[in-house]
Formats: sequence, structure tokens, C-alpha cells
Amino acid sequence: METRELRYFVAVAEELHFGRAAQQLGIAQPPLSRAIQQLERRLGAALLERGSRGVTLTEAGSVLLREGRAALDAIDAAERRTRRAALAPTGQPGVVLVTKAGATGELLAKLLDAYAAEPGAVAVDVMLCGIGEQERLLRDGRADVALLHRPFDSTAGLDTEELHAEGQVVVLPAGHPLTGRARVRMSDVAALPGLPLPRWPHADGTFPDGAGPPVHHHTQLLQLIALGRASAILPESVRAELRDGLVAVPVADAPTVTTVIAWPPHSRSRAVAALVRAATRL
Amino acid sequence: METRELRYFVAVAEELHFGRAAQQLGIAQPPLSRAIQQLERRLGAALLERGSRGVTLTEAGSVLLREGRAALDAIDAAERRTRRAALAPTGQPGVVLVTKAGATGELLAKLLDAYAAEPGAVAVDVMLCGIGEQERLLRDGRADVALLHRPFDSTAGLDTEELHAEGQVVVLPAGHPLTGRARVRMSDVAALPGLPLPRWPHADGTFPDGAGPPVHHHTQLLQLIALGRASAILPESVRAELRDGLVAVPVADAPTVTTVIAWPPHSRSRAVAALVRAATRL
DNA sequence: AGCGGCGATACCTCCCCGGTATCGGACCAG
DNA sequence: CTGGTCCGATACCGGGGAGGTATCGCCGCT
Repeated sequence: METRELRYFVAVAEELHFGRAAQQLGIAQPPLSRAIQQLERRLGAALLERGSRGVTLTEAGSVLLREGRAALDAIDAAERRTRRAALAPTGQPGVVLVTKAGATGELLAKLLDAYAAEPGAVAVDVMLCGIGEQERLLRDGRADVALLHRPFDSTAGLDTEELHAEGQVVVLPAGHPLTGRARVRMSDVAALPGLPLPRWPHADGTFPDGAGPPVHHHTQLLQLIALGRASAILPESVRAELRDGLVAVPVADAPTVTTVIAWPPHSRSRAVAALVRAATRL
Repeated sequence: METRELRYFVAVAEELHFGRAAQQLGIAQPPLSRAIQQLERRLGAALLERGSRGVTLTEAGSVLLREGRAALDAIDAAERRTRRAALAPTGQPGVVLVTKAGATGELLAKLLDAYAAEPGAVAVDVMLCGIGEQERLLRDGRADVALLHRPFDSTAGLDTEELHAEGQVVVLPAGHPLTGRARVRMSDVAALPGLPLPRWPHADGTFPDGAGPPVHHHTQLLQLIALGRASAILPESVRAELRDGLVAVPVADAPTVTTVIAWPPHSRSRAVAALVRAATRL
């Protein structure tokens, strides 16, 4: 199977429309139709159901969509990492570390300091991204190592080391009745009238249903809370960045949040290994 | 990057010889040379060092070899799983479960029974393989789920659930002085004269250096022990398959062996999920 | 100097990819 | 049922690229 065919198929499977997929790929529709037919012939499998009401995926087609995306990511990763390795004529090409914008500020600073002090340390590019993007960045080679927070971030398919565990607090606008309490329970928070919990995007970019405002970024969320439009349950360490007008109250029965350092499993890079070692020694 | 180029590069990187690589790929040498040059141009990276004393990998080249193998595995997996999904017009295509020949006999039987009793269970093909092959089989799509033994098998890049933990015993020929002991320590075993521990192959198929006999299979090993040529430290459950002439003595300070069920992280197959659920309920 | 091994180059052929034009079936409006 | 439109499939053509053969250039060995 050639990557060209795979890219074409993924485009069609996502659009469920040959014409639009072809446009998006920058080719005409007929060669796209032919490429998909040829792929189906070679695999001996019907991938798409062409009905008069548009195109639908067969069972085999949805398998290929899932597996094919992973394969294309792996190819992108190979290409990117090779390019980066080539840019550094001497030794390691520098490491890209990715973490959610607005989180892990202190831990990250300590980690970078500790690693920089090691002999043979290379440049670490810090990349900040939105919620749920890290796994993708690691898989397609744009990043080499990430700081994640379980149980929020999925660590499926990644190697991890635990760095830090902490409880959670509920962040509320100052003056809210609950701010007087020493600690609260999940049930207290779930029932808050007029202060819905925000909705984070899933890995595929869609949002769960619900009443709360959709949120991509940390700071965005804190602002909403200050405006009295939402509340949120977040790790204790947000206390460090609470502005005036925001109050944090511990939530007794919220799940513990574990900060982990994660990397793709076949990453045998010396620099990543050293970074992980530095992190576990913090 | 096209898979053809990637396959060509991996062949050359493994052979470190254009002529032999071309022969192995079934093409002539000149097109292979050109393909590699074109790949290097497109990546903007020197991958191979052509010296008069043959070919060597550059830093970027070894990155691409490692990442490229993973990407090719992912493509093979996509192709195999799609083909298998297409063969089953109704529902799921059957699951391939892989485990080491000679191990986990009882646990496996119970798992298959428990899963078969579930509603909606599909056919489970059991595949037996040698030491260290399971991870590869999962990655390139020849298998969907595996029974592994930590810490011997690497579970890097796989999702796992723990099923069973057990201590280890040393297996000795009957009549050996140590067989009178109720239990022994690692240091007792390491010092055994004339009964070296066997060497298992690494993931890449090579053997570590040492005195012991190289071993691929369980039964092979037990036979060597009965002949008085080796001893081995193995999980307790081997007791069930000890023939006459073999004795097992618990090793107090050997690491615990954990049997886990493992699957590739993006495997969203309903059948694999049900199998894992059945396994954790055992 | 002569020779053998090995990768690069030159040059040719043919296939396959992509483009344009057109077809054919499904659905819709009247 | 007829004309229109939407959409994927088919027909056909042209160019680029993949692979083949022959040969070169370089290095090391004797």
C-alpha cells in the first residue's frame, strides 16, 4: 500500500464525498475515484458504499480509516524526526517538549533547570498547545516528549513516568457562598446553580454535550470563572496563577491528578532519556 | 514520503550494501541508488555515508531507520487488519490472540472459556510464537491481543491490564543438592557450577553473551534441564508441566512475574475490548 | 599498471498518475 | 414522464517517473 493511496482514502473517508475530497487533495475527481477503486481491488475489500445518498464507510473502511491515520502519523513522524536529526550536525538535534498552555508552570521550570545542568544537555524547545493535542503531536513527530495529566489526558500508546500527584480544587468567583467552606465534595459542585462545569474537547476535536461553555485553554477558563459564568475543578497547583476575583476550595473526593512525563515508546533518543531521568529525580 | 522509498531505504540501511539490498528487493541497483538519492534530496538530509569501505548510517539515517520501521509496521498493520475486517461480512472479523508457546496454559484456557460464554463472542484464533515476538506481531497487525509476562516482555507502546502475579521457582534436575531446600535465593542459583542459566534472544533476534545455552522455546529449555545441562528461573506455574526428572524450588528474592493482557492502543475493536473485559474478570 | 568491487551516471522504455470530456444513474420539480 | 442537476464512473490522452542495461569513476589490492 502506498502512502498516496492511503492519504486519498483518508480524505474521502473523512469527507464522504469524492468531489470535495479531490478538491482538498488538489487533484481532479476522476483520478481519485480510480485510486480508491484500485486500492479496493488490491486489498480485496469494499471500503466505501456508494449510494445515491452519498458515500458511507463499510466495516473494513472504518478499520482502514483508523489504522491508516495511525500509519500516516507514523510516516509524518519519521519524516519530521529525520529532518530534525539532520539539522544538528553534532550529536542530538534538540528536543521538543510539549505541555498544555497554562499548566505545570513550576514543575516545568524546575525540570528545564535540572536538565540543563546535566552534562551533554541539548536545547529543549518548549511548545505549548491546547487540551488534548499532545498525544497527536507526539505521534506525528512534531514533539518528542510531553507533560500530561492523568486521568484527563490519554496516555495510550505512550511510555510514561509519574512525576507528581496532587488533589483538586474547585475554582469559584470570589464571594460565592461555597468559598467560605474549608472543603467541599463533588456533589456540592455538580449541583451549583448558574455555574456549570466547562466542556473540554475530545481527542477528535468535538465537544461533549452539556450546559457548560466549551473551553480550549486554561486562561480562557479562568476568565470565564471570574466573570461568574462557570466553575471548574482543577489541580491544586492552579492556586499559583489565580488572579484576584478567583478563589479555590479543595474538593475532598475528586480524583487525584498525576502529572506524568510521556514519550513515544520507540524513542531511543539519548536526549529524551536524559530528560526523563532528570524529571524523575526532581 | 512514499512507502516504496521507505522500504528501499530500510533495505539499504539493514544491508549496508546497495547491490545486496537491490537484489533482496527484486530490483536492479541503479534505480535503488537513484531512489535513495531522491529521498535524501527531498528530506534535505544525508542518510548514508558512502565510503570506499562500504556504506554507513549517518545520525539522521539511523533515526529514519528506527522510525521508518515503525511506520512500515503501521502500514502493514493497516493492510492486514483491513483485509481481515473485509472477510467477515457480519460483525467482527475474529480476533488473533498470541502468546508464548508453552506458557500460560491454564490461564489461557480459562480466558477462552470465559470469553466464549459472553454474548456476541467472535472466533478467537490462538497463535503461539517464540520469545520476544509478540510485540512485533501486535504492531504489524498479525495479532490483535497478546498475553505477556512482565518484566520479561516489553510492553512499550501497548495498553495492558494485569491478570495474574506469581513468584518464581528455579527448575533443577532431580537429585541436585539444592532440591532438598525449601527455598533458595538468587545468589544460590547464580553460583551453580555446571548449570548455567540459559540465554533468551533479545527483541532483535540476537543473543546476549554468556555461558548458558541459547534457548527459544520453553520445552526446549525443560529438556536441557532434565539433561543436566542448565537450570532456569521460571514462574511458579511451570510446576504444572514439569516432567519426571525435574524439580522446582521457590526463589525467595526473584522478581514477581506478572501476566498481562496487551493490545495496540488504538485498537477500538469491540471484540478486543470484550476479551480484555473477560480477562480482567477471571 | 592491472584488476575487482561498488556506487553513480547516462540513456531508453513503458507504465501509471493526473487531466479533460463525457457518461449513466438517482433524485427532484413541474 | 421529462428536463435538470448532482455525483461517481468511464474513456481517452499526455507527461513524468520508475525500472532496466550499459558504462563510468573511484578506491583498494596485488
